[in-house]
Amino acid sequence: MNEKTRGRPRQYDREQVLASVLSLFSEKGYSATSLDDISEAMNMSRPSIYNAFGDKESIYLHAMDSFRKQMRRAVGKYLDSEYDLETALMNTYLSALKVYFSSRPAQGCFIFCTAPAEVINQPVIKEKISDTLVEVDEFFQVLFTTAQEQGDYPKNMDASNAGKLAQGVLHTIAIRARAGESQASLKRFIEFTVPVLCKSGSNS
Amino acid sequence: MNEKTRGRPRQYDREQVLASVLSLFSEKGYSATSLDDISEAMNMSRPSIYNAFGDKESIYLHAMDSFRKQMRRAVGKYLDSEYDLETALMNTYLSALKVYFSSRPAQGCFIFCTAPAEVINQPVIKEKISDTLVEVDEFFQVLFTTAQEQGDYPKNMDASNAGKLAQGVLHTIAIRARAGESQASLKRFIEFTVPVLCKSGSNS
DNA sequence: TTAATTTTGTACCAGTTCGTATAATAGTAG
DNA sequence: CTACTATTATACGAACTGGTACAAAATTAA
Repeated sequence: MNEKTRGRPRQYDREQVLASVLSLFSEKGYSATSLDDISEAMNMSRPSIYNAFGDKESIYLHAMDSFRKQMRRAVGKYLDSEYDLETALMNTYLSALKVYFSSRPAQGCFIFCTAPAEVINQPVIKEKISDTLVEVDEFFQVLFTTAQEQGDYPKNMDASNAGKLAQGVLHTIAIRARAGESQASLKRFIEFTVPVLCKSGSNS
Repeated sequence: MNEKTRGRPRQYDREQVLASVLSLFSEKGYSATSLDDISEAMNMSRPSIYNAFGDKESIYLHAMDSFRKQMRRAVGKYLDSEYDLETALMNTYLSALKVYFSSRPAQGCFIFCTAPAEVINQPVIKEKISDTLVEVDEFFQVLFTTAQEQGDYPKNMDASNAGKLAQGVLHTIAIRARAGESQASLKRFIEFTVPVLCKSGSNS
C-alpha cells in the first residue's frame, strides 16, 4: 500500500482525523455536533470531509467503527488466552474503565452513551449499535463457555444470558462514568460484581 | 387548588403537554428536537411554552422529572411491601420493561437513553441524571438491606453495590430495548439475571 | 366600566444548519 | 509540456435554529 497515486495528495491522515472526530462526537453527541465543529476538529474543509467520509451520518458511523476497533484492541487478548474467567472479566472491565476515563471529564463509552439517542430516527445507527451489542455479547459468551469447558463456570448456567449480563455491567459503568461517578467507586463496583457474575452458586 | 385566578385562563393541561413533550424528547433526544417540534407536539405557541416551562433545556428537565415520577408510580410499591427480594426485583424489571416497550418502536428508558449524550456540555442535565442514578441506587439498595434483615440475602454482601448492579440491569435493558431486542428476549434475560442477583452464593 | 393581570398569536431576528457548485491546487502519466 | 486525476479552498444558499417584541384576547378585581 501507500503507492503513489495520481491526483493531488491528501493532506490528512485518515486514522488521525477519525480519532479527532470520534473525540468530538463523544463529547457532544451526534445531533449537537455541527459540520463546522467537525471541520475544525479534523482541520479539513467541508468538501474534503464529504469526499472522504460522506455526510454527517456516515462520518458518525465511521467514528463508531473506529471506536469498536479501539475496544477490540484493548480487550481482544482476553479471548484466546489462558486467563481464568474471573481474571478475564476483571481485566476487561479495567481496560474499559481506562478508556471511559481517558479524557476529563470522563465521557464513558462513546457508543453506548451517544448512539442510543439517535436510534429511533436513524435506522443505520440503530443497526450498527445492534450489531455492536451482538459482537460484545458474543465476546463475553465465549468467556463463559470457555470457562464451562474448563470447569470454571457451572454448566447448567446459560452462557448466552451470562454474557449479556456481563455486557450490562459495561453499560452501567459507561453511563455512570459519564454522569460523574468516580473511577475509584466504579472500580470497587466491578470488584463486587465480577465474583457475582462468576460464581452464581447453585442455579436451577 | 384550581381557584379562579386573574388573567386569561390557560388553554393547556400541564400534565398532558408534559406527557407529549416527554414522548417527543424520548423519540428524538434533546438536541435533535426543535422548538418547532415541541410547539407542534404541545399544541402551544412558542411564547406560551417559554412562559410555562422556560427555555429548551428547562423543558427537557421538566420532562425528566415527569418521567421519574412515572417510574416511581410504577415501581414504588415494591419498596414498602411484603414481597421477597426475588419477587420485588422481578416485578420491578417487568414494570420497567412495560414502560420501555410502551411505544412502537420501543424507545427504552427516556433518561438513560437520551440524557447521557448531553451530559458533557449541559451541567444541569448532568446533575439531574446523576441525581436519578442515586435515587435508583437507593431504591434497589433498600430492597437488598431489607432482604438481609429478613435473612433473604447474605449479610456479608455489600447491599450498596448490589443495588448498583441491579440498576445496571435496568440500564442494559433500556439500551437493548431501544436498539431493537425483543421484549421476549429481554424477559428471558431478566429471568436469568434475577436469581444471579439474589443468590450470589458464598461470597467472600 | 375601567384597570390590572395573565395567556395567546403573529411576526420577526440574527445566527446557524447541512450540503454543494465552482474553481484553484498539486501531484502523476505519457 | 500537456493531459489527466484527485484533493483542496472559497463561497454560497435555502432551510432551520432558539429566543423574543409586540399587540390582541380573555379573564378577575374594584
